[in-house]
Amino acid sequence: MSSLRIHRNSPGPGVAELGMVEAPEAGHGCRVCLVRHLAVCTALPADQASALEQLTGDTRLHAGELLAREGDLRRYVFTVQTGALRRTRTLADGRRLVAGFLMPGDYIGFSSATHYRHTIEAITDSTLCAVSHEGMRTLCATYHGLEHELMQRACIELDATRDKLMALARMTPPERLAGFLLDMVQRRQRQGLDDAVVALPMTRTDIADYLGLTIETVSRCFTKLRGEGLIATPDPHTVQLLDRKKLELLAAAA
Amino acid sequence: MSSLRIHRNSPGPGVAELGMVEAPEAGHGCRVCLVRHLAVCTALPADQASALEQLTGDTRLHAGELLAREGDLRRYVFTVQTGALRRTRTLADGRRLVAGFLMPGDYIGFSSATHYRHTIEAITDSTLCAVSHEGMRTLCATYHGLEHELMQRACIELDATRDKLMALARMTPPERLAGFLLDMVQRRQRQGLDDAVVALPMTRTDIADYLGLTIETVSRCFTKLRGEGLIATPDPHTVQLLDRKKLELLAAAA
DNA sequence: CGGCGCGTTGAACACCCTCAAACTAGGTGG
DNA sequence: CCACCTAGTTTGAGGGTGTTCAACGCGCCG
Repeated sequence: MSSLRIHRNSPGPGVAELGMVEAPEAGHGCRVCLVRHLAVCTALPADQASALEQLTGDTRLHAGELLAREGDLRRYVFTVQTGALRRTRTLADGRRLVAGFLMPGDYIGFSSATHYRHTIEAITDSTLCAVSHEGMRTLCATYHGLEHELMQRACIELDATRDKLMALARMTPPERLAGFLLDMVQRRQRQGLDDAVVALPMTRTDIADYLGLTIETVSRCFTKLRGEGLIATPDPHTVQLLDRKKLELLAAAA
Repeated sequence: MSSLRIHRNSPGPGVAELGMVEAPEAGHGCRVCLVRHLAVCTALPADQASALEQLTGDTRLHAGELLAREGDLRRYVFTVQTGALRRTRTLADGRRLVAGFLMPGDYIGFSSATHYRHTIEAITDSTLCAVSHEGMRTLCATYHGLEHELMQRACIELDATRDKLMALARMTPPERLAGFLLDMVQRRQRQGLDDAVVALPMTRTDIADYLGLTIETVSRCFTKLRGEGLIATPDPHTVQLLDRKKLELLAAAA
């Protein structure tokens, strides 16, 4: 099905049936996880890192590779460590939706379905931490703080998704783009990165399918925001936020 | 703030500070709850109904009354017992979104925010079961099955909200309406009601703001579906599904 | 060089929105 | 009983906005 590749550092129970298991990755471990402060694992006591490590495996994807295909059986949940992925769905006639972009610290696994409802593919080379559903159940049963943390995050994601409804239903194209850029910069800040410049790893097509527009309209909106001095685009995948106040006004439709 | 009115059957701890508490309602209790099989409370053991009753209070709203206003402090979670409500957000310039309709069995409380992000108002006379956040924490700490059930429902709602993204971003007006009607009939089935006729308690304006359209476009879509023999509308608030297969094809864009 | 993927820009069109009016149903009061 | 009002829905006509179609520019790579 998917081109899933797993690097494991220690062969733990519950994930032994994984296909394509490769040699362990030197230097890997939850104790040195770069996104631990962002990930759901923060809910676990620090001295339980080794318990966690026994259940986790790394997944590495190159740009363009699939983590999952719509309809695949869901067997693992993931935390994005590095890179960027997109969650997409495509209709029979080709209409496509990008339901979201997945960045370091994001959790992939909030769904009630047994099978994937979206295709998830790497935009850039990415690494993820994988835990089987059984492993997750075990962890939740042992550490109730984890289930609570998951609940908290599911609510955050629900709030964010409801915000997107407003954008798609009632916001104009420039307003949607402004909101998108501010979202992206906020995620950078979460990672402790510079907040004046945004790197957009995705293509204009991805942005269009995310904002419910066409690539032409997205391109024209970039041009418009640039013309108004709100942003600068040294290259198509780099955006500088020149006037954040106005962008926020635009995005909030105040 | 809101015109919240609480009927209590037994003065339990944790909700005593409620304003506008009225006389207890005869015959009320979790044991006779009409939506218990639909509600999150299914996760609690049946013999614990009395423990639950001590924490719950009834809220009754007349059509048009508010359960909460955007920005209000969130102090309770609710389960809809009867009636119908809408969850809305309005921009400064009047653009409105109906983020969802709340029907019997629905849980109101999946949010990470301390304050309401939407206004919630009764479309028809409605009754809800209210539990304070503290009460909910107590219950979750005692019955882990409840937290798990909540998690499950949060995931279901997340899946449904993501589906709505696709509708708003890429579906045509008739497709959105077909999907909406099928959603509504599915909720009726959940309550064990007739599945050939749908009652639409909300106005065309509500539907329009839910589907990201104007009332005129919604009205024209009704006319179109009627003209194609897919539905009949004896009156504006009653819809018969004449050709469910075609409606499903339309809604799925197959 | 030539091909390709991606982004931008221009022109014409189509669709939904805006504006306007008619119609219905329900409620009030003369 | 009818006039009158209001709220909600439907239908029509015209205009605006995003889409569609097309062309061009750019960087990359064989």
